[in-house]
Amino acid sequence: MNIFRDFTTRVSSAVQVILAARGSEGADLSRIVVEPPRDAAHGDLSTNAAMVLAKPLGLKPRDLAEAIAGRLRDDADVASVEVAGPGFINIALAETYRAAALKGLIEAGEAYGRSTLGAGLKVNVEYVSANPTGPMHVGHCRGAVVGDALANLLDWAGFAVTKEYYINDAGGQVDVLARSAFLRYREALGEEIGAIPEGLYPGDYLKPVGVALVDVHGRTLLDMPESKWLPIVREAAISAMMLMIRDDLALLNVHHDVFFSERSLSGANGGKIASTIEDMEKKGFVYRGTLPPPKGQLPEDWEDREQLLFRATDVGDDIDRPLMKSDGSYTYFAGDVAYFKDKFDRGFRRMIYVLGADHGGYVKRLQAVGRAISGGTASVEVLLCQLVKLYRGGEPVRMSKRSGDFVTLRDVVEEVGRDAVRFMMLYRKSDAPLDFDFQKVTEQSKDNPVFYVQYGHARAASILRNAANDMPTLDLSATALANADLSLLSDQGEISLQRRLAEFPRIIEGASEAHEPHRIAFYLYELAAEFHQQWNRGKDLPQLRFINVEEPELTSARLALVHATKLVLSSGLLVLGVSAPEEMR
RNA sequence: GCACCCGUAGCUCAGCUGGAUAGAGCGCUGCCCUCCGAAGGCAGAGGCCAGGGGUUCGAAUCCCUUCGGGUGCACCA
Repeated sequence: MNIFRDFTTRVSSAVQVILAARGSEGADLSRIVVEPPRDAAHGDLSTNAAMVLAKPLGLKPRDLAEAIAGRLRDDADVASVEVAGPGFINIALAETYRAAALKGLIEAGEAYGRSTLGAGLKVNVEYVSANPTGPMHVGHCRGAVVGDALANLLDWAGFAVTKEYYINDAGGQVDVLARSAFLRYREALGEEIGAIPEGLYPGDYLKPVGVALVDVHGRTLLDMPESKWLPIVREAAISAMMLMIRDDLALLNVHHDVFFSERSLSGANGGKIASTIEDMEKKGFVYRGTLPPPKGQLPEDWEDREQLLFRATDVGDDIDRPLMKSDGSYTYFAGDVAYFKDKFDRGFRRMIYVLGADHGGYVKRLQAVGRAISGGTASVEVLLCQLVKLYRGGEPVRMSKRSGDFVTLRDVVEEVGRDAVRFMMLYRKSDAPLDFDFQKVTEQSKDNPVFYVQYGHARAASILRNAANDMPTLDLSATALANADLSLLSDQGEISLQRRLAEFPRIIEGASEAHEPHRIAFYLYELAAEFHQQWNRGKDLPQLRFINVEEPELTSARLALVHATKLVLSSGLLVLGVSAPEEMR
């Protein structure tokens, strides 16, 4: 149940009746919004209907507002309606309606907040897609968590989501990986390899790959020319790296549905890349030519090169993009194009890419690809995640690219825990840079939002446990609580908690439409704050406590509220991929 | 030189796709509690929403522009 949606419908039909009476149908009702009023004193709901419709109808906003308000007053679920300010219509809900909404929430249970907004439309969310050349480092965390939470969010909003990882297993970097692994192979055979040469991957994580190669191939690779051993070693190294990466992702509770290999796009007769380029050629998007040099400072080694180009400027990009290098081989970008075509052929019409901020230059060309291949029937949306700066007790953590001197994803998760990493990565807009302090995120205090929200859930669980203990005759099942006399909830704090709970479906829809999972994190924080606040009021005013042994009916109603709060906290945390503990340790 | 992102309280940040008197947490100030149901509670001060122009009933939010910060910019991946 979504009370905002419900009342958008009611307001719209009230408006339609008025319009029909005036003989002016056909006005645009889509801009009507029903939302929580800024100030709680204004009631439960507020709508701008009169203000957005007054002008096209040639009416004064307040006059129209009065007319709409008049009709809404006839609604049995409405306690009072007032027109305020420039033409806002403020609605206070009837006690019975509010009680019914809470009852509906409890009955919906874990489904509360789920929406049919997406109508089962297939959405592809691609995220992480780190090169398979080593373990994941901390820089990958944010994209992984944001992508994963966004995918969950879209799922809640009713889309059919596929979580996808693009394995860059085709470029020069995997050859470098193979050579690095080969060195470790020789090392495993007892050879003294000395310092790792410049340009190869130095990390120890390749040692087990070397050992495994010895197990399978013995010394036989040594006798082969590089052209023979390289594909063998490369294959082994890539699969070892991908296993490692999957383990790292699992530590963060990130699981993809599809791992898509870049290499699978080439293959016999050029494979998917060739056929995709052919397809684009038919549509007139491909030509041979040279690119103009970049404006500003000219690269020293600039030379004109004729190559196969994608006419991206026809579909919104700033410059045409190369599909083939001057030596006739395909560019990395050509793979991207074919990969998009593959997604399109698999029936996706919405592609979302979660990328690091350093890929900002990639957005326009991806969207150009989308337009060219789908003819405008598919959308490409890119979510850029800004960088994460690491701190320890306020001091920046220094990292360099040199061997072993970077913080891995595993380091971070093992030190502060999966929940803290996930929540903190989501407790910020993704287009804002993020400071991550190892010490602060493990603090158990109100200052730490992860703890604060999880504690809210644990506290709710604790209250229900205590109730079962103190009042053993009370039925605490969801069914029983849903059927309690919820109109007994009349305290201001209880009412505002109910209002907050009622917002959840709306927050899910808004966050998923905007691709902003952080809104869930902030919402949960506010919900937890409101809940803790109500709990605290019971300290000074014992009659406000959730458990009141003398008054079983009131207690049942309040426990229904606690149950509902616990439910929503748990669902919200589930979307974020953060656990909802029954007790804090 | 061009493109994209950002600029909101002393600090770190929200601001629900254009709504009412711009919010929260730290920090600061002042009370309360530290025996109740577990990691404190309540209140207060603090703002030219970077500057300027525009769009309209209405702008932190949309458009233009200036300034300041970040990122990226031919065949690498």
